[in-house]
Amino acid sequence: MKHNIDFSTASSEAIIEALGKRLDEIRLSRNISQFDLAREAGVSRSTMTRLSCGRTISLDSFVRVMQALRLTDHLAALLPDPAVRPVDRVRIGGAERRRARKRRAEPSEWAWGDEGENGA
Amino acid sequence: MKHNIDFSTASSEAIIEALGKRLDEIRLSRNISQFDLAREAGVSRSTMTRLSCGRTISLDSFVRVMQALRLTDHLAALLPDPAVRPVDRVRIGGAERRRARKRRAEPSEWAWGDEGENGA
DNA sequence: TTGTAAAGGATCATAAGTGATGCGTAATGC
DNA sequence: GCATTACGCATCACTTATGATCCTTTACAA
Repeated sequence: MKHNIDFSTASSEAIIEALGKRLDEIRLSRNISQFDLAREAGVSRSTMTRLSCGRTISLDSFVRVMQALRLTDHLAALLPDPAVRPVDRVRIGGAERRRARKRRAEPSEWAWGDEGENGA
Repeated sequence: MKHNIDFSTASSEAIIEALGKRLDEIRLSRNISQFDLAREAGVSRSTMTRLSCGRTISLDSFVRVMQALRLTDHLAALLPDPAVRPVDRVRIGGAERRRARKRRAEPSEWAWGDEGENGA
């Protein structure tokens, strides 16, 4: 309950660091060493350390660690089913969309809020 | 709504594929092209395609896409605070643990089979 | 049906993550 | 205090992801 950053505004680096710390807290609360957790997850201790330290790793390694910590159910909860957001499903025709279609007029049409950013 | 795999037993590859598909569904439900989403996320379209196709990408790229889709709050919900699991916090002395300590005897001690370590 | 562009796939040079190893430090148990 | 060892850090060879660019297919709106 110390490093509770604001995930809504934090940078990807900050988020990854927060995720790493949280995972580390969980690991420690269960008194599992990086070595053992790494072995269970199928990654190296180096990768475990990198995750703990907030450095980015591959999504695959991340998922493996989540699995090793028995947190896969949380991974499932990570992504909401589009169906539960009716407002997003308003399809022009109502059919299942397989491709996005845009009247390449103005990029700001589908309003991402307001940021016209590009590379940060 | 169709590919609802069991995150508890699925392989990391299957999980990543599921995550990719789900993210793609969300993207399409909002009628956003891979190109535009990639641009917003700060990654290349190649990476976006790989994610959609279920191939692994870096955790950093993944988080960026989540941010672009305004799903960071779900990322926060991804990791439970250890404090909410009292059973996991039973520290030998009660202090804050900074390192795991194990009587490197048998790895099966802390039971990953069914984690009945602390007798709940 | 037709025009358009969204998306998949392949390639390639570059960037980045991975695992193994060694080492110094410090947390923790005794 | 003392022994143990978890952990952070650095390096290095290897593997993999990334981004740019190409081409091809096809969803979809007009």
